[in-house]
Amino acid sequence: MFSKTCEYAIRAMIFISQQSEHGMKVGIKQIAKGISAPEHFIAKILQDLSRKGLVQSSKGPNGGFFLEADEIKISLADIVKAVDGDNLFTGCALGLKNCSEKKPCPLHDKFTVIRKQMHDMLLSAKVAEFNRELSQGLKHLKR
Amino acid sequence: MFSKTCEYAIRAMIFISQQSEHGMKVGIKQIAKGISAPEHFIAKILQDLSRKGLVQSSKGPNGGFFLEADEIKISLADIVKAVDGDNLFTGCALGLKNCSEKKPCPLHDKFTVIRKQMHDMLLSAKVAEFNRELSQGLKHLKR
DNA sequence: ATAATAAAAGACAAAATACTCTTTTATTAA
DNA sequence: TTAATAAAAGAGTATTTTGTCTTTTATTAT
Repeated sequence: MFSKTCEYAIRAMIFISQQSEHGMKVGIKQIAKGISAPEHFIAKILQDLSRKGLVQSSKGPNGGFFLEADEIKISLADIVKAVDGDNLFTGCALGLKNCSEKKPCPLHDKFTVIRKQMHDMLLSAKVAEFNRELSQGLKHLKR
Repeated sequence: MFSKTCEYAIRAMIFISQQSEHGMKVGIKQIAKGISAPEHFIAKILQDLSRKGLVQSSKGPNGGFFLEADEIKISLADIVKAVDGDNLFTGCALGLKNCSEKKPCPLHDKFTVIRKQMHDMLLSAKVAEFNRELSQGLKHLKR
């Protein structure tokens, strides 16, 4: 479904959102532990997301990753698009380049429906909406 | 979503179903051309599906791949499971091994819904149901 | 200024996926 | 029984994805 990179990216963004809820910054080591991800790998991923403006970072002591006020509205769909591109939301299920309404693959119509539901679900899911449930231990990001 | 291997597998099975509708067998070359897939690669994939009993084959002149009567009821979900395993239908969206109803990831509930819709769709889609539309040029398997 | 901290960057390695090429085996028809 | 046909099998290559390690750069506090 999602690439490993994308899975880590989503988990990291949700984790940062929760940890930085009150202006705190989070270091890579904390993030890596907090979401059970390889430290250097998640570092790469976050550097990429940072360049793309989905997350902020600052170097030096007391540095780390954090979200700006308006970034809590970032959706999981935004993250997926930034990391895996939008093939999941627009591509053909059977991998046909020229698949379209006019020249559809056998699965085209049925898949378009499912795909839209998935897209809508990910668009409506915002990184910050899980903060409380995570704090209360009702949802998990490890293992 | 699906691996390339799986995309080819689904397209090949649908193609074989259509071509072998009236007891004809199809060679690998025909299949490869018919679905725009690398010949030797699709051969491997079909050998695997053949071992798993999803398609029949016979060697020698007039040989090729074909479906037995009851195999036209094979669903796309069967093919996906045979090729990619059932991670798509049962695994966690965020890649968490221990994600479950009791220890859910943030996306668990929302994703379970989508995943079931996709599973149901693929379970209800049978390889043979596209035969007519393909013959009429209303659906396509190339490019 | 200096030492400590923490992200950024770059090179590298391992594993998985995707794909190719060659040889072997089975079947059929002449 | 021989030649042609077509899948099966196996070895090998290429690319992408995933992950590691080391060095550099920026920031902060002392």
